[in-house]
Amino acid sequence: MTAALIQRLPRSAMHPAEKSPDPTDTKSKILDAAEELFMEHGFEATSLRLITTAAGVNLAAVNYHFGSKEELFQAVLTRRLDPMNQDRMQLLSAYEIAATGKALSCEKILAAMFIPALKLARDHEQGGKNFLRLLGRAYADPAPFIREFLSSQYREMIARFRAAFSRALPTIPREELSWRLHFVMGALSYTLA
Amino acid sequence: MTAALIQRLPRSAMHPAEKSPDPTDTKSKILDAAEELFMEHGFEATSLRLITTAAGVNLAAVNYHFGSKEELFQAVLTRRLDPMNQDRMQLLSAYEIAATGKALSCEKILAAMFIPALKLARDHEQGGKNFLRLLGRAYADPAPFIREFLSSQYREMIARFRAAFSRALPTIPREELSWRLHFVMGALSYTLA
DNA sequence: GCTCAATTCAAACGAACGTTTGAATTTATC
DNA sequence: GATAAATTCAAACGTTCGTTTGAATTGAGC
Repeated sequence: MTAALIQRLPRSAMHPAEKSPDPTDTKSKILDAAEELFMEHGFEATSLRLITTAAGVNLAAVNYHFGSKEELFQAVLTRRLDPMNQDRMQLLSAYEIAATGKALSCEKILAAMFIPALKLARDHEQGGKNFLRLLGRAYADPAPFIREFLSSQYREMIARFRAAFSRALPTIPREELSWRLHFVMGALSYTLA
Repeated sequence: MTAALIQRLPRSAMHPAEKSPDPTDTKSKILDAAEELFMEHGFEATSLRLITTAAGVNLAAVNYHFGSKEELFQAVLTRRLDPMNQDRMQLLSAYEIAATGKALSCEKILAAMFIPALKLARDHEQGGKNFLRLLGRAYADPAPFIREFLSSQYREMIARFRAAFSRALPTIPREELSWRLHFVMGALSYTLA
């Protein structure tokens, strides 16, 4: 574990700014194959040998480019989840600016949550739906590292939307708001998946 | 696989009629521990060594009493699912007899589906809720043997309820009925879990 | 008390897993 | 074209898994 962090890693992992979404390089081939296989069989039942064979790359490429199987899974989720959540927050900001100080309606807030998810479901021909199914599975997965990763990925966006809802519905206590928010998130994922 | 079927098995496995729900014997101790651990970590991530250690029995006891890990998982599901589905069909029959030839209302049919599930959720102090969470997880599990087993377990009950719905709502096409039925089953499991 | 089947046990099996290694190969920089 | 870093590769590592084995233990029937 500690040795893995000191060990050699690809250059791309050293720079926070990703450079190449080239769909033909090893990293993208692994991500594509892993996304499909994780969705089909789940995290535990999908071996790295299955992924690397499907991707047409060497077995060691996963640990070289991603560090571990868990980090590969997180990278699969991040690749699409991060842009989607950024879109959500950007859309929410646009609505708030357009409202010029007035409180946002619940419909607008919900629209800012749903539209980027629906866009993801329709944009990519195959990838989008597959990813949403994978996300739905990940929500129900009992593995602790998956739950912790998802909650950390959503934390900032959840906070932004909770604040927006708090302004839109000042009468509802905060605890119940975050409860309802998580419920909406879960229902959305489950329905799309 | 073939050798496992020829090999020695406990006497209880030879007789279709189960005899002893003694909660202190090895078989029950394994089922209890497996139910809790499968719910907590899922099927793939739960090892037989973890189960047998928690149950306080020898590792080989699982293969002796159940044959394999998959069959143990099916036994865990069957133990509670089978009585629940029998209750459902029995309740439906009671309603149909009480209706004396008239078509059953949708509310009655749905009640025959929900009441046994709610009873299971409340009867056992700890076991019931744990089992329903496990069942909800099993519904979402991608493992093919789990999906096939569940669909075979539900087949008879689903057929009975589809027929009842078909009499209650003659205008709706059959295909859509079974579709809605599966949806209701999934939503019920997901909500209770 | 003997017998034989049922059950439990410690130990090992082969397979598959995630990961690591060190050399070979490719790629970029001069 | 030489040098050095980045990447790929075949092979192996150690661990854990589900399963099997054969002997030891238990328990019921005579």
